[in-house]
Amino acid sequence: MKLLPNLPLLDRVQVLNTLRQHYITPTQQRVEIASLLLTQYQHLSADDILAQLNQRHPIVSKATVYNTLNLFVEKGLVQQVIVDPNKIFYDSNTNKHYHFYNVDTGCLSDIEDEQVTLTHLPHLPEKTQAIGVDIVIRIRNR
Amino acid sequence: MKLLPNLPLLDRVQVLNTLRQHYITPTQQRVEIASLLLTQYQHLSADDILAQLNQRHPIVSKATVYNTLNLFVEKGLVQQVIVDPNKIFYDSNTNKHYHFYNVDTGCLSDIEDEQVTLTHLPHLPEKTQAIGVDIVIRIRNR
DNA sequence: CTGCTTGCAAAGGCTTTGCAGAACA
DNA sequence: TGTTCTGCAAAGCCTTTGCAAGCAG
Repeated sequence: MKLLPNLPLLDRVQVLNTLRQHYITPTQQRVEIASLLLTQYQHLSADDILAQLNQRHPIVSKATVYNTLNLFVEKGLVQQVIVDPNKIFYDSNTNKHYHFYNVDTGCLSDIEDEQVTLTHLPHLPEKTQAIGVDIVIRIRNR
Repeated sequence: MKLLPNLPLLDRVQVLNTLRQHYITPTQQRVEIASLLLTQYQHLSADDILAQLNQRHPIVSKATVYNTLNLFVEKGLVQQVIVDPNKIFYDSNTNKHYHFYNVDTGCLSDIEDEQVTLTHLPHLPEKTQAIGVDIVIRIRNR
């Protein structure tokens, strides 16, 4: 296992702190995966992450990518976005926001909270509580 | 292949007409699947449909259920609902509406259009057009 | 008859898991 | 040194596909 020579925008110390804040023991693989995701808000599948990290040298295995992403979700570091039956997207933007999903390109992009006004939410079913509201605007090329 | 002795609420003639209106050649299997879905608004996975139809006698094969559901989606008879990475739900309610998804029970239920007020939609990305807006309120048992 | 449909079994794609070796504290 | 983590390969799950037999018109 070789580390990438240089970390991106978010430096290693920041990534380490972020992981620790979420009670995630930082290992080299976890730092790499977190760095990729946290560099900027993006929507990557497990396979995207695997491909990007191993572009030069093998850095991380498929099993570890999946295990790590599940850990990150569990610890609230990233969110799953379910818009395509074939793959799960992992979203490092944990602010309240929504998504455009381009069915032609498979590209997912953010809609900021302020850009949508949602009023008049319905009553929840008995004995349930809301976890979150997902809004996906499906679009296609014109 | 044996047909079920009695069709549910929506009678066979209505189902046949509905299929024809959607330019779907009615076969015995398609009528069975459509009957199940169109009896009432419901959210079934391919596996649910397979299990329910074959409860007594083998009526339809797995391959045909999948092929038929894809055909129904293509022809606009039902809609896919993607909320769970493990399976696709097929929704026979084609009116404008939204969903509650109970992550504890895996149960999907409808929210009528009037119960949500959505204003102020964001600008679409360049050269794209909207296909639809999906809203899923994720809930859990309290 | 002729083309479309069905069903079986095999294949595919994404994700999870078992387990042995490696890393970490 | 004990625990946790990693990685390989195998297994699992849902869905699709190839192809021969069956059905519809």
